[in-house]
Amino acid sequence: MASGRIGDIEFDAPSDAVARALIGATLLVDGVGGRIVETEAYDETDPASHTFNGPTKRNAHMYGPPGHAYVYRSYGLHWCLNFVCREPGHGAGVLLRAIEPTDGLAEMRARRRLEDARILCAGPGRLTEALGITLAHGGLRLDRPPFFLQAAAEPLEVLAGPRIGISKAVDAPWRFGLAGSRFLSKPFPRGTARALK
DNA sequence: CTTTCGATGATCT
DNA sequence: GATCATCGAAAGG
Repeated sequence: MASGRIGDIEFDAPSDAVARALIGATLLVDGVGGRIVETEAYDETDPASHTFNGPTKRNAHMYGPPGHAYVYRSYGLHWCLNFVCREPGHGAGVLLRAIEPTDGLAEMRARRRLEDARILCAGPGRLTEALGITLAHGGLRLDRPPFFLQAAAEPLEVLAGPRIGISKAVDAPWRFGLAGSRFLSKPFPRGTARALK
């Protein structure tokens, strides 16, 4: 079984295509989550990627089968969740940066000790806290519990622009977001983003 | 609205 | 020893 298709999204593909395809998809972890509204693509050709210098202990899951999770600790404090893709060279993935909370609001508010739904999952560290993601989720497949993933029911307008929080390859337009969403980690400033059909 | 800074620890050189 | 795919609070315009 070589298909990397999960929830109607093809993960056996370049990370920028996957990052784009994930916008609007529903992601739940143990029934808690919502609609993905912001992602970023990373791969081995990319100086900002954890995989730029090849396999290491930390990034091992990025070299495993597509459609699985890669979780890492950020700044010693936060967890960040990636979806593993596959492209020539391997070591590619999509960082989940923001979700529009729809399911399990009470659970997410309790975990985040925060009422405001608008920023409950607006950031890579925030969304993992809200969904209860930790290193223990690293390497798990996305097509079975605790994960649930389903593509958007209809085409949506997506923006592409420069990524956030990196110091290398800062101009590559590998950040994707749902146009008009109020749940992004940051806006896509006019002039820096391109609308995709 | 903006910028700055501390927290905190794994990872890699 | 430096660098982080970050967050939140605080301070300044």
